[in-house]
Amino acid sequence: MATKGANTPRERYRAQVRAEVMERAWEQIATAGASALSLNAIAKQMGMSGPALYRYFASRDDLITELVREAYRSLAETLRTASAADADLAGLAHALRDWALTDPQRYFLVYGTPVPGYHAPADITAISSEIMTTLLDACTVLAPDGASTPFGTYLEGHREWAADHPAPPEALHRFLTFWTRLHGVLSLELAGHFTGMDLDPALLFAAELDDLLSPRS
Amino acid sequence: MATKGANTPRERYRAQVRAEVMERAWEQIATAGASALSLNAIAKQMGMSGPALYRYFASRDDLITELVREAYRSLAETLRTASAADADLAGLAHALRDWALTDPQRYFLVYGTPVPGYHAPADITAISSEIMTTLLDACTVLAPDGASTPFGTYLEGHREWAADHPAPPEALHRFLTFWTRLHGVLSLELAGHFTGMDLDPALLFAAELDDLLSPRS
DNA sequence: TGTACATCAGTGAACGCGCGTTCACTGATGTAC
DNA sequence: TGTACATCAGTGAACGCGCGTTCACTGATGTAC
Repeated sequence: MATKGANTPRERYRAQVRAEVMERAWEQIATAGASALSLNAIAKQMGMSGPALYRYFASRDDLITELVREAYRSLAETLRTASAADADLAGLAHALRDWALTDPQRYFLVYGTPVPGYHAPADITAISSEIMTTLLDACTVLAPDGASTPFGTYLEGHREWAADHPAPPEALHRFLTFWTRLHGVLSLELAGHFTGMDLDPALLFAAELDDLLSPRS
Repeated sequence: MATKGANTPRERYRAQVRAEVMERAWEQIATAGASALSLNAIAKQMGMSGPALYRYFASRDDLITELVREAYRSLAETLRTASAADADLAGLAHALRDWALTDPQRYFLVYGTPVPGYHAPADITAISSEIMTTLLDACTVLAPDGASTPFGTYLEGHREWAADHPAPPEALHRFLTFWTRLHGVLSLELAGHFTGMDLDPALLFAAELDDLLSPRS
């Protein structure tokens, strides 16, 4: 099979230009949002003519899909790395937060407002699963702490999405609250809904995380 | 002062056309997202020529701002109505959820991915405050339940955003968790991140709400 | 090392499109006397 | 009730724009012998 790394000079050059196109694309997205992304504008910025980019991407949609893929991959790797460095749930939470703050629009490309009708390619949903698995692992490691909740019981019968994961229902429940609560704080923070509120979102995030790590009942 | 209701037939007609434009705009947003909104397309759909709409909206941006305003107003009214009907926090939560499910893209226009550089007019942030106040009221009514958390203590010194509200720090804390947690579940649900997971988001929402209403420690 | 050929990156012109927006105008509706 | 005038909704033509994308072509880079 063809290795991913570039062997011939031409392949290396191709990879390099592709990378620069995507870099410019991220800059553009950060400045004006994903919907404003324009192939021609990127080409101009790189000192090339518009059609040149078609050597590297089949279409504008292809570029965007590639960006989404890269975003997912980046997050998956960030969490995988943290996890490999023995990070617990709290560590993963902070890795997630740091990743989101690095490039808010990249975070929104993954978890933000969806474009109606858009369906991600299969390999992207696979990366999404990997992200969830990493978090699930960390949730499973935590000692089960307390009686099972009604929702936990429900999850016992609805765990198809984690069919190949040995997490007990309590861990599944914890994963879901971990995911949704942190996303809740993060997305409102990144969208600027706390600005002018004289409130440090980092502390709210930390408070939610604390609550998550020492659940009651 | 000019009353908002239309008096003369002409004013009534104007209001009617304006309303229809916005209705079509909502349809378009629901179908293809807010960034795909086009004045000409709306005009065509109404059997009018493009420039005609400039009698009713100063520009495309003006239309969008109006839509955002309408979304905020609608949510504020929904919560106000529920509150006036003696709804408690749980009732408000369900009112919020129902409102969001009615038109996901409308929800995202309020709480979704922001357009970098866009700043809402002052009167919109005022409506946003009203929404928060309604929720804060419901949080204040609930009996304080337990020792103040470290974050609650922090909020005692950082409550500028609720300066004119008599809520104690615990209520402020509860409001923030209420807001962020429910938004977390809702936005992931509306974005389709639970599809194919064999999981009923309504139950997760209910579980989070339960937790919110009977906090520990 | 040199020559002949194939590969491929990039160009410039062109197509068609839909967009937001302006402008001068027509024709209908409302108002004043 | 009727006439004269003002208001204003809507039209059609036009402008300029930038977009995505195609195509035939040039010129540089790499490959085979």
